[in-house]
Amino acid sequence: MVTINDVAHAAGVAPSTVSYVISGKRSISPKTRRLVEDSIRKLGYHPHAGARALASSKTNVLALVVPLRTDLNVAVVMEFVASAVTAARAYDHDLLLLTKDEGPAALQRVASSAIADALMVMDVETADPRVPMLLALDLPVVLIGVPDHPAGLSCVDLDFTAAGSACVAHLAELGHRSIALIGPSPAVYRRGTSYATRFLRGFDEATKSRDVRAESRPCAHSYEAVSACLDDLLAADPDLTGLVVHNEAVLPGLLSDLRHRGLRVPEDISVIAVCPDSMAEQHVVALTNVAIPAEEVGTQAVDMTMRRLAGHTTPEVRLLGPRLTRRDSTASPRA
Amino acid sequence: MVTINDVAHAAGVAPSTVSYVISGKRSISPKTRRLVEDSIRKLGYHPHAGARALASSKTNVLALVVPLRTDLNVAVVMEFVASAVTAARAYDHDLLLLTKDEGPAALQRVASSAIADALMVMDVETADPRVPMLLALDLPVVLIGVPDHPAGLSCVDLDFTAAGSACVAHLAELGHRSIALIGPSPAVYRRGTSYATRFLRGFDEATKSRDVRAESRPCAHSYEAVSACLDDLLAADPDLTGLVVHNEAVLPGLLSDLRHRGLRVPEDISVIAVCPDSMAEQHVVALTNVAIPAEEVGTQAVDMTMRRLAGHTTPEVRLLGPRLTRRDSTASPRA
DNA sequence: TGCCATCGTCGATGCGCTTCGACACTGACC
DNA sequence: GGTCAGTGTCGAAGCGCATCGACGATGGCA
Repeated sequence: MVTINDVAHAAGVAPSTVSYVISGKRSISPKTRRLVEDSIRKLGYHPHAGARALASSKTNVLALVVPLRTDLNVAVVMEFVASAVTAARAYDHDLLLLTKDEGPAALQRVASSAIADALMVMDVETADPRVPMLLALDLPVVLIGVPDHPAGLSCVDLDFTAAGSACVAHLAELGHRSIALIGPSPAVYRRGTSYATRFLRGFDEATKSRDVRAESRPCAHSYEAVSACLDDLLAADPDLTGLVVHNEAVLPGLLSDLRHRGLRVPEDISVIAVCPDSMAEQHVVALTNVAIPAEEVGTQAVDMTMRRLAGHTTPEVRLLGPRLTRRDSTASPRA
Repeated sequence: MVTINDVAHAAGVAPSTVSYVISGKRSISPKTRRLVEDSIRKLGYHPHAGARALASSKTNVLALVVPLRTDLNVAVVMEFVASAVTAARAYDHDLLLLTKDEGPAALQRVASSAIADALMVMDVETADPRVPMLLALDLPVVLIGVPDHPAGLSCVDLDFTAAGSACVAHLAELGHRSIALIGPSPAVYRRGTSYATRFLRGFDEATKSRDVRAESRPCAHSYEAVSACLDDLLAADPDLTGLVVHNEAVLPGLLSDLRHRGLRVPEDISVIAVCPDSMAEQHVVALTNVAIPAEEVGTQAVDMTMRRLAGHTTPEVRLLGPRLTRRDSTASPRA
C-alpha cells in the first residue's frame, strides 16, 4: 500500500505538505506542488479512506435509503439511484445503499458509526416515523418526498399536487366532464406514501374547482386488478371519457384491457399517465404524460445534500414543477 | 460521539477488553461480557467505521458495480441489487454502489483507497477489458456473468446457455419446427454482453441439434423496433410458430403487436420468455418462461464474496440451472 | 503447600491521515 | 541594516480502534 509518507519521501517533502497539496487548505509553492503531484501520479497514491475519515471526520460517502418493494416503480427508483450516484461522484463522494427494510435502526447505525456524511431518504410517508429520529441525528438529511411535517429536514420531489391538478386541467380543457384516477396499489396509500396522497389531493382539488365528475381508485398491478378496477369505474360512470393513471406498472395491462373492451384510445377514452417520458413513448399509442423527473430529482437531492455539507444549514423544500407533454392518448371527447 | 473508551470506562474495564468482547477473538468471562454489553447498549455505542478500517484493514463494505443503461432490464438489476444489499447486511456488511460508467479507474480507486473489501461486478462482457485489472487488484472479486476467460475470478450467473437450449427444447417438444429468437438490443450484442451471447449459443446449438428452423434477431425496445423485427421474422418464414423472447422490455409491445396482426397466443404462435416470474404472470396471457433468478444470483454473489473474504481463495464459477415454468403462452402448433 | 498451565484482562503500539502551532525564509519598508 | 508581515514548509499530536505481548489470578495436581 502506498501511503502519504511514501509520497512525501519521493517528493522530498513532509507528509503534511502532501496533505496540503491534496486538500488545498494552505498555499503551496508551484514548485512543491508539481513535485508532489508528480510523485502522487507516479506512485498511484490514493489516500486511505478510513484513515482520512478518522482524522477528518469526513467519509466522502452519502447514504441512500431506497425502498425495495416491487409495488413501487422500479424503473423510476433505478433512474433516481443512477443519477444520484453520478451526481455524488461529481462531488467526489460515493454512494452507500441502505434498504428501508432495515428500519430506523440502520439510520442510527450509519450515523453513529460515521459510515456516511449525510443521508438521503426515499419513499417518504406523510407521517413518516423516521422523521423525528432523522432530526435527532445531526447529520444532513434530504428527503425525497415531502412528509406532512418536514420540521427541519430538506425535501425535494416532483410537485405531485400540481401534477394531479395539471392532469385534470389538461383533460378538462379538452372538454372532459367525467374522469377517473387510477392510482398506485392500495398498500401504497395504506402506508401513506407521500407522493400518492399529494397527487390525489391535487386531483381532488382540481376536479372540484373545475366541476368535473371524478372517481379515484387504487389499483394493484396484476392484470386482474386492473380489469376489476376498470369494471368498477365504468359501472360507477358509464360516461367516463378520461383516465388519469398514476401507476406506471399497470399501463400495459390497462391499455390492452381497454382495447379488449373495444374502447379506443383516444377516440373513446383519453388516457394521461404519470410516468417517465421514455415509458410514455414506448406504448403503441404514445401517451400524453406528466413526466416523473427521477434524474432531476436525484441530482437535486445530491446538490442539496452537498450544500448542507458545505455549511448551508437552512433546510429547503424544493418542489419541481410538473411538465406535461401532449402525445396521442388524449383528445376531446366526442359529442 | 461514544468511543470504545467511554464504554470501557462505564464498564470498568480496559478498552481492549471491550474490543475483544465485540470481536470475540479472545475468551471473556461471562461477568465481564455482560458488563460490557450492557454498557454498549446503554451508551448506544457503535464502533467508528473509519477507525476500525484503519486498525484492522477491513471496511465491512462490499462494492457493487452496476450498469446504469436503460437497454438492460432495470427490474432485474434492481432485484439483484436488492438481494445483494440484504445478503450483505446479513453478513454485517454494507453495499457501496459504483457505476460502470466510471470505468476501470473507479475500481482502482476503490481498491487502493481501501473503500471496500471486495468487488462485485455486473454486466460482464465476453472479453471484458476490466478482467485483467481486476485480477491485479488483489481484492476478492466476483463477477455476475461469465467472460470468456475468467482467469482467476469467481463468477455466478444463470446458465444462459442452458436456458437458451431449454427454451428451444420446450418448443420443439411441443412440436414446433420453425421458431425465432428475439434478443436484446443490438447494442447489447455489440458490447459482447456475456448473457446475450451465451443465450444465443444455447439457442443455436439446440435448434441445430433438434433440426428446428430458426432465426434470431436483436431488438431495441421501441414499439417500432419490435414491429419491424416481427415483420422481418415473418417475412423470413411465414410458417413461424414459436417465439423465444430474451428481452423483457419488448414483451408488452410484442404481445400487443401480435394481437394487432391477428396472431393469437398461443393458438397461432407460442411465446416463451426469459424474464422474472413476476413479470411472466403479469401479462394478459400468463407467459411460459425461463426465470431470471436475480434474487438468487444476488445472494449467491454475496455468499461467494464472503467466502473469499473468509479465506477460501479458490475461485468458483457457479451457473444456476434454468427453471422453466409452463404457463398459457405456449402450446402445440396447429397441424 | 508449592508449582505450573490456563484463562482473562490490561497497556502500549501503530494503522494513515489531518491539522495546528511553530518556524525559517523572503521581500518590502523605514 | 534592521524590522515586520507574509508565505511556505515542517513536526508532532491525536483521531478511535485492533492487536500483541505481558501479566496477575485461578485452579489442578503432586
